[in-house]
Amino acid sequence: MAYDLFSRRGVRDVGVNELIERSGVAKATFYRHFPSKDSLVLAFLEQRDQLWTVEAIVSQARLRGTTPTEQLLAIFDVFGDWFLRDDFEACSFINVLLEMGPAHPLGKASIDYLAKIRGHVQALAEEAGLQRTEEFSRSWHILMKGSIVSATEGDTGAAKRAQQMAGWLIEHHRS
Amino acid sequence: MAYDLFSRRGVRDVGVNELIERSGVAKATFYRHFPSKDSLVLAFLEQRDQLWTVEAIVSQARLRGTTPTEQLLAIFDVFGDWFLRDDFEACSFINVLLEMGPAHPLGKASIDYLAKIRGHVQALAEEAGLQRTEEFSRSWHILMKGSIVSATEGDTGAAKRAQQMAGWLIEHHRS
DNA sequence: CTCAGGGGAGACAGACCAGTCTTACTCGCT
DNA sequence: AGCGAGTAAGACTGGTCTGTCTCCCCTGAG
Repeated sequence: MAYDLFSRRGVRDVGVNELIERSGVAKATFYRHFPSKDSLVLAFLEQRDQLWTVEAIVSQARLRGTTPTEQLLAIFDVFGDWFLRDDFEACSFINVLLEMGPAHPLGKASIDYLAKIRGHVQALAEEAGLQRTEEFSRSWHILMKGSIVSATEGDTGAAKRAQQMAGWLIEHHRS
Repeated sequence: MAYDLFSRRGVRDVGVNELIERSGVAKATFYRHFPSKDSLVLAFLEQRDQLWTVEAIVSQARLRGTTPTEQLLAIFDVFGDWFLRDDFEACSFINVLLEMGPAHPLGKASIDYLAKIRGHVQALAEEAGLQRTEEFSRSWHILMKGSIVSATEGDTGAAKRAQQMAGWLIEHHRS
């Protein structure tokens, strides 16, 4: 409910009035569960981490590949399918970070969740036996975020392009 | 005036009241020059294209390199210096695109200006004699945008990492 | 000097926002 | 039956926003 509204239209564009009206809950009830709108957004980001990062991206990528290297590259196969969806909504963590700024509590939380994404990538890189996995995951993340922005611009082939560069990056971190 | 406020704090966060107060102009005068706030934002984006894309990035990169290939890679040297500035404000085109969405007129305008950036990259790629420059510029742009988001997260080394992948990309488009 | 027009200052309209509070009702427990 | 907790509905507060309108002054042309 709130998850769909926030992920599709952005946390700043959806107000508390609309949320409670659509969910059929009273305003006082909402504020009994969440002390402020920001705390609901924090809960949304947490849910986003679970539903999107973990279940939609990482788990899917692990299913699509057999070796860790294949699983890493499969991230961009999942991205390719995701970019083609008509309800493609970009990355909520990037959106919130750029909307609120890195100094805002919600921006800081988004930075933390983005770091968690890098953690998943780094774990796969370790499994693949790559070198300097911290550096690797940061470079890899550049490709992920860049391709997402490109997809928002309308470039549906961004995933393939990022995947190609990702292949070179893996090669470079093998030795 | 409006340029600094919009680029540092985002077009949504700066209201018309604040703009006219800071510039000392009357509200009626402002609305005689611009029929709406959005039209002022459009003028800001146009100015951003000139001051940032052309003068701060492309011209600087051309100055720093002697060959077209060096000039391409110098883009990320310029980025590296830019990321370290304390008034680093990310890319207004990406910000507006993600804030307003690709369907909004301001989002569409941002997409156009981002395409202009790819045009500059493609021109340099042509001068460098690279192959398939359209594809090249799209991949290159992924690195630019991804590194900007990473810098917003606080990764000041994002430019170096993007530059390394950019080198592989040039190599791949030589033949 | 006269007068028209532009601009500064700011009130105002109408719509939103987050968050508080009141009222009325329902349900479960004793 | 009676009572208390929880909730829906929504009024309300105080603030924000974009955009319009009024008032008044100042300046420059004839």
